[in-house]
Amino acid sequence: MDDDAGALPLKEDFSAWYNEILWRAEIMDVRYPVKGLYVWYPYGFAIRKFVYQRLRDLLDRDHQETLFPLLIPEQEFMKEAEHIKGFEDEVYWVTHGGTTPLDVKLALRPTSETAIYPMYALWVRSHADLPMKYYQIVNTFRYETKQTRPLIRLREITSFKEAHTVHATWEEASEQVEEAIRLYREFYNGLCIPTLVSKRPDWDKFPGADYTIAVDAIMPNGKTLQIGTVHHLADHFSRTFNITYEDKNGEQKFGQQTCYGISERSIAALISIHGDDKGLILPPSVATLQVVIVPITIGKRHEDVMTAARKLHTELTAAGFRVKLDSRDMRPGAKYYWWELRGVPLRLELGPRDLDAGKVMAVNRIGRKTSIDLSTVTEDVSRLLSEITDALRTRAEDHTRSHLCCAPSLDVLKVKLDEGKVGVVQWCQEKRCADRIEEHTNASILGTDVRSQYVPETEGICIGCGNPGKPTLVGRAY
RNA sequence: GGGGUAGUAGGGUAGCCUGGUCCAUCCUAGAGCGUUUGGGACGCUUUGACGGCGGUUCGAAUCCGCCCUACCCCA
Repeated sequence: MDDDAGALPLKEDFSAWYNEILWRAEIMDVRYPVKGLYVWYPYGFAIRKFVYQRLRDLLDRDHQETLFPLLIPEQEFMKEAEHIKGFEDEVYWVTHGGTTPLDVKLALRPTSETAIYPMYALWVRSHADLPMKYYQIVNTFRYETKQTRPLIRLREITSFKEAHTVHATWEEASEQVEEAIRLYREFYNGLCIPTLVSKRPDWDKFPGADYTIAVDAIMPNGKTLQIGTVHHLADHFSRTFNITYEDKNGEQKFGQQTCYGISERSIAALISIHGDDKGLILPPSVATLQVVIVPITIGKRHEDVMTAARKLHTELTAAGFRVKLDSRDMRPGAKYYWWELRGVPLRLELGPRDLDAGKVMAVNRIGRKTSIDLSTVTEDVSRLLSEITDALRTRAEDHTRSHLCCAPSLDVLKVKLDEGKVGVVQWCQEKRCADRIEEHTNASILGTDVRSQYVPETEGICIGCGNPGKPTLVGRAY
């Protein structure tokens, strides 16, 4: 090897790999001169667009998209006591209009409850208005004090998808929580990202919620990343913001609410979980380009090959694939590396030899080569792309399964966590034991009521105190 | 929350302690020309920088102050 200069850091050095791939694959430029704010490159933005379109498609089944303002007046923001406590250290305030101090400070939304609910109070009139299910995709601002990290811990979350629903009863809201979880699972399944769903402990729930269900993914280094949350708000906010409806008997009642959201952490997980030492690997469903055609042009056959490549491009585009014909004046090998870094799932190599045989060489991003007939190329490409999807899903599931470890004691748990695993333990749900577990292992209780095909629903005794416990996830979280 | 290290061209570095020719070097960077082309081609020409603001000085990448940003480690 005299030339490995183009290589990425190995993925096992995850932090370095992650930082490097973001700019090498042109996802984000981290050089914007404000802490915690980053710039999307067009290529990364296109990935974001496809990912969010999938989420929109899912939500649009029975939600409606809307848009609320970025600025929230101080008195609205300050209405819900618990909510304030949870966010007050992280809020950016607009205090001036030009040089004039504002009479009423305006908060840049760290989340939108207090922007949305005053309007819900106006909109919700009768039981016939319920359930109300709206969502918006917006940027939010949080003055993070911990170390910021692109796509993972940001001061401007550029794409927070948040849904806010109102229901007549607590039970209906509760059912909506379950519906949201199903929806998120379907979303992440489409991205081939395995998820762990659990109920956050009380001290870690959303400020102002009855309870919080969270969706976590296991990153390559074994740390967990929260990639979605669903909150049952009960009537905490509706009492504060006076969201009432008239029921069938003519009585005024408070609405029961839920809210749930996903941020660009979904894209951090997508990149991290599927990528390898060569670069990104994008599942076909969200790949900016699903197929790249690399013509192998030599001497006199140049025009023949280019003509055939253009025809192939037209044919595949007409069939609905996102295809690019790479006709740049570069050596074919350089193009291979280029597109591998950018995660294009399928490459078609077309040269004179293939052309004579009526074939084209298909190479998938995981390294499998097959020669396919030009006459059946549309069906074959479709088949190969779904093979890639299946392979990515299986691989990611294997990773998740192999990183979950049952731990019967605190010491075993610590060892497993240090090995980069996520622990499944029994816990009695007392704060005192949680503190012991967290202190002993330098990790966090992620949650109970684990809904995962990877975690058995066993009964056992708490590893902190020996009393009856419930299966609980413990991990080192981002 | 606490601590540490760093910022020089597209990327990577040297120079800084001890201020001094308009300032070096490497590359997969950019621009241009030519020869090439089944896994990162080669040759030649060329462009371009001292994180920001202020101070000291005849003179600052270098010394002083403040700020910004990044990365790493430990609660």
